[in-house]
Amino acid sequence: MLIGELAENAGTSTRTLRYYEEHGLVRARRSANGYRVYDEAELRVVREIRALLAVGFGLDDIRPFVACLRAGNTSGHVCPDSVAVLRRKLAEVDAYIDQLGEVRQQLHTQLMQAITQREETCFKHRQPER
Amino acid sequence: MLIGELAENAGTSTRTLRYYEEHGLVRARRSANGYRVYDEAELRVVREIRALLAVGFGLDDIRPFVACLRAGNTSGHVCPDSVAVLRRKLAEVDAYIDQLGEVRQQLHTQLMQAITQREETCFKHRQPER
DNA sequence: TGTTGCCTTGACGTCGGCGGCAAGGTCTAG
DNA sequence: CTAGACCTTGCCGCCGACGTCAAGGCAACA
Repeated sequence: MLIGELAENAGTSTRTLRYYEEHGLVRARRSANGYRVYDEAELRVVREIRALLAVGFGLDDIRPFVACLRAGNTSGHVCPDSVAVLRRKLAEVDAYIDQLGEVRQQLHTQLMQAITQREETCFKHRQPER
Repeated sequence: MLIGELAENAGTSTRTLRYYEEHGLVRARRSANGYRVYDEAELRVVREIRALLAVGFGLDDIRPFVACLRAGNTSGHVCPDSVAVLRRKLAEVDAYIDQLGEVRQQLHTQLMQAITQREETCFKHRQPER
């Protein structure tokens, strides 16, 4: 499989695949002419990477998952390092959700105050007219 | 008030204040020697900016709030444009919270599956020993 | 043989909110 | 007079996951 095909199959770009390789996530042999050649297994790897990125992981976090896949596991999640990252990320997400909840509350309050205040101002302006 | 004092009072840096000015958020007169001179009101402006940034607003979103303050309002939130931004941000935050909730669920599921799978594998390996 | 379409490396651009440094002017206290 | 503590403008660096050229090599087909 050449880089263009892999990109197509994985739903991404060739630039992206080279980027992953540059960062040690994806591997390729080279054919005689210097072209990158991928085996089938890399497709799973790339899909794993994409899935994890979509969930908010950084490339560094993803490395253990790829290693886990390469170690022969059906899933990249089952190795200790992967599980550790999963735990950490879950905690991070929980914390972030809480934080966002507070922000939401704050925004809501400010919005209500603003509306209330606007109505009061409007009221004051209307009073003298009557 | 010179830039250093304002920075100190607002709990930020001079670099930051120049940045805000560069982006049309903060205003300053110039003294004879070319130094920026701020009036008291700018302190409120800067604090408003900082507060909104902390909640996740971008500088562009903040502009209407500053304009609202400059228009003589006690709060930067009461003007229509500000309220519109508040509404939009609230909606964005809500959407993001939902999204993060899904991510959380996904992470949780994956974590559970990984742990379960690991236990099964462990079990399989132990069986032949007995 | 020329054109099209793949591939290669290299390197700069993006977004946002600044940090930090350089080179220089200004003001004040000793 | 000079040190040091302000101030000025200008510009590069940062983070992350790529996008987007640029300049060139290789392959295949008419």
